[in-house]
Amino acid sequence: MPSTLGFAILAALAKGAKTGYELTAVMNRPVSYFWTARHSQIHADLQKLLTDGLVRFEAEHGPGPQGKKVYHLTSEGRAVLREWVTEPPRARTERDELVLKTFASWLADPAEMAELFRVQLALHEERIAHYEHQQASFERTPDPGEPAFGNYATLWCGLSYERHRAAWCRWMIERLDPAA
Amino acid sequence: MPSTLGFAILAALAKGAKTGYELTAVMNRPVSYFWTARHSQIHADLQKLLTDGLVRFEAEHGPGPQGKKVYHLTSEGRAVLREWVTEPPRARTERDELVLKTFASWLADPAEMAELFRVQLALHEERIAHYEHQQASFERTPDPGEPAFGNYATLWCGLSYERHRAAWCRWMIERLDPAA
DNA sequence: TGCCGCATGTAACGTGTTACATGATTCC
DNA sequence: GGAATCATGTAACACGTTACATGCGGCA
Repeated sequence: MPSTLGFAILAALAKGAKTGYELTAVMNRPVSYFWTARHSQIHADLQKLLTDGLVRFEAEHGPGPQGKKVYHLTSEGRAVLREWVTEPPRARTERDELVLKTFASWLADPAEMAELFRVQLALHEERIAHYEHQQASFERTPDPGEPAFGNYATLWCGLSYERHRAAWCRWMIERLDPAA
Repeated sequence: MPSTLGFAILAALAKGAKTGYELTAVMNRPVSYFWTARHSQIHADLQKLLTDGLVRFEAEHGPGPQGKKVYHLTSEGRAVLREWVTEPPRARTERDELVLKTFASWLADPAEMAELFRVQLALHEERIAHYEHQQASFERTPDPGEPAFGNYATLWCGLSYERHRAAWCRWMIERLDPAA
């Protein structure tokens, strides 16, 4: 069984063959793609997927000492991915540093704390604008079965998340620093 | 500098002295406390905090081969914690298995996928009820500076998060299985 | 010629989970 | 006497990040 990152790689390859470098580029921006990884880990995982027969590659002449490897799913890889998709996800362990800081915020100066949340709020508002722009670029809502459905659905989730987060920041600022 | 778990331990101890066992109990339930850890890690981290002089313990006669150690913050530990609280959090890497599955959901049977989201929705609704019950047990909104403020503020965040999540699940179900 | 982007990999380290290991106290 | 709970710790492994290491191709 691949690791979760392994499935993330399979999911990315399901949309088209890619090099490890291109996979890295996809996984570096968390925008509407909720898993990240560095190239070192991706290369390591690709080798595991390779020995498990879930991906294969075509070697192409390219830059670097090792050339270029364009990876694609095998039929077994596609089957394993399809099966994984509908299995219930493992309960995720929440680990959120800002919430942890909030838990201990009664020790701090409220005005200083409010400043922290103002910075966070600005970040969320930026992302909301970015996501809304992306959403507008869809002419219509894709149907399940279309590859774009995954993009649209994760974007919806991301937007909703950012709005929830922004609302929380506003509430915190209001509570911490009602004067401003 | 302590690890983030180290700060989580300091934050918990700021509200009162505890044994490693009691800390484990607190960190096992993610309810309104967004950091989790197992006892093995907590004991390891406590020893680091100890050598850094951020916590101290009183040995008490108790169960087990080693007896019982009641840990409490030192004044330095309290100072380090207070300073950390208002520092900007590191950007968190999103890792969400359900969103990843959603990204690849175009490969799966929509009805099966909808079932997955129905199960998730039920979990979120359960937590919402739980959190609302907890929220109602506050007679009034605590002010910043009161220790309970941290509890209330993280609870607010948790509730908001669960509602966002539930809304997303409903949207997904509607899209995947409009007939039902 | 020199820099940037493409492209692959290894090694050391930090963090987190699971399993192993021990044993006193309390309640039935 | 036995089981559950309290209580602490170690070891092996998995996962993730950062830093190290190499070198081709294209462009200025």
